[in-house]
Amino acid sequence: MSPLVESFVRHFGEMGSRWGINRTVGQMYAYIVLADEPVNADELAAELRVSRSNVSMGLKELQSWNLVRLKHIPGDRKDYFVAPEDVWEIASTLINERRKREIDPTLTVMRELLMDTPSSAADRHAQNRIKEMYQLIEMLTQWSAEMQKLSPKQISRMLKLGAGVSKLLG
Amino acid sequence: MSPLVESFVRHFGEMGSRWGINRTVGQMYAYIVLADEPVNADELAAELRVSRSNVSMGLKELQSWNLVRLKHIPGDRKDYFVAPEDVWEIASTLINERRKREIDPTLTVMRELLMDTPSSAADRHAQNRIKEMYQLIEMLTQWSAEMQKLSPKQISRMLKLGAGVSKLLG
DNA sequence: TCGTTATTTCAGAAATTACTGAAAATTAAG
DNA sequence: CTTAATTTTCAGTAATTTCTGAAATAACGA
Repeated sequence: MSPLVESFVRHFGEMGSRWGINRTVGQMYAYIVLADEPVNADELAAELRVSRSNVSMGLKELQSWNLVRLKHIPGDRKDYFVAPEDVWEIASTLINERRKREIDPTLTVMRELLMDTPSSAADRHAQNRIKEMYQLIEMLTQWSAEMQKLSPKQISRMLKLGAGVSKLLG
Repeated sequence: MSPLVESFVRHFGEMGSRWGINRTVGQMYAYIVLADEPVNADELAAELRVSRSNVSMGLKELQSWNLVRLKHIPGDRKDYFVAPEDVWEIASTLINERRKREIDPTLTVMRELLMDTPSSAADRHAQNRIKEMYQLIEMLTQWSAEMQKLSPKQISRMLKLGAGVSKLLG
């Protein structure tokens, strides 16, 4: 692993551990993303100096997140993995998976709590706050879903426009 | 704690632990956000059944994230805490703090790696990937910064418009 | 089929993170 | 200044998460 790749991999390991992802899985993904050809499990174990079994578990996790795709190489029995070419696709996958695992269940819980009959003034206040949060999260979620229907090019254009749109709307 | 509040607090404890935040701190914040009056440390310790010292550390963390504000109550020596009234402000704070702690350092590392002279074809490929990610992250960051300058009302309007803006731009 | 190569599983060990109780420090009132 | 109330610190412990090696399973070709 070149120093350049190693720095990046190290950094993403640290960052990963601040999110739900563990250090090794973060490093594995960073390595796969930067690689210019498909990567196999033995290579990951050797380069990152972790056990083969750890790599196996990490790859399973990355696959469950749809962040890597299995790619077979003719004449080679090993499994090889690649990350999507398009960084927008990676971002999009991350957003979708986090929504599925975190946002959706949260919205469900909130929706249920909003159905309950409040049993005190404090409960009524709590429900109000939950409602505000619910509406905020739902709005952001719907916006992001709509954006994802656009092409990366279109999304770029919109984002670059930024708050400028506000003026455009008068 | 009413069943309603307890469900919410429980859920946010679980969710918090999927992000960098630990379960107890997540629960503490959920409790403070829903409370209809300022909350003190003893109340948190009692309601969440954790030690007073744990609460103290958790509150320090929430303060370092700017997610709670200290509020004194006349005639009471205890420290009381509140969360911002406006949920947009909470979201905004979360975004800003995460940017400071995670995005900015990441962009710095990437910028440095892009300055390096690649020492192989693989390195050149890696640099390209890093560049793509850099540009994507920067674009999203700038967009979010611009949006935050608008009022919550304006942001709402824009988000509700969603991809509709795309047509508007032709 | 058998033998070889590759991957997965999983119980226990190692590492990390969270939590507690006791003591120290801080704060404010008298 | 003294005392009492409150908060913080921190060393040790508990709980959780991550990682490993060994064994099991699967995949394939001869």
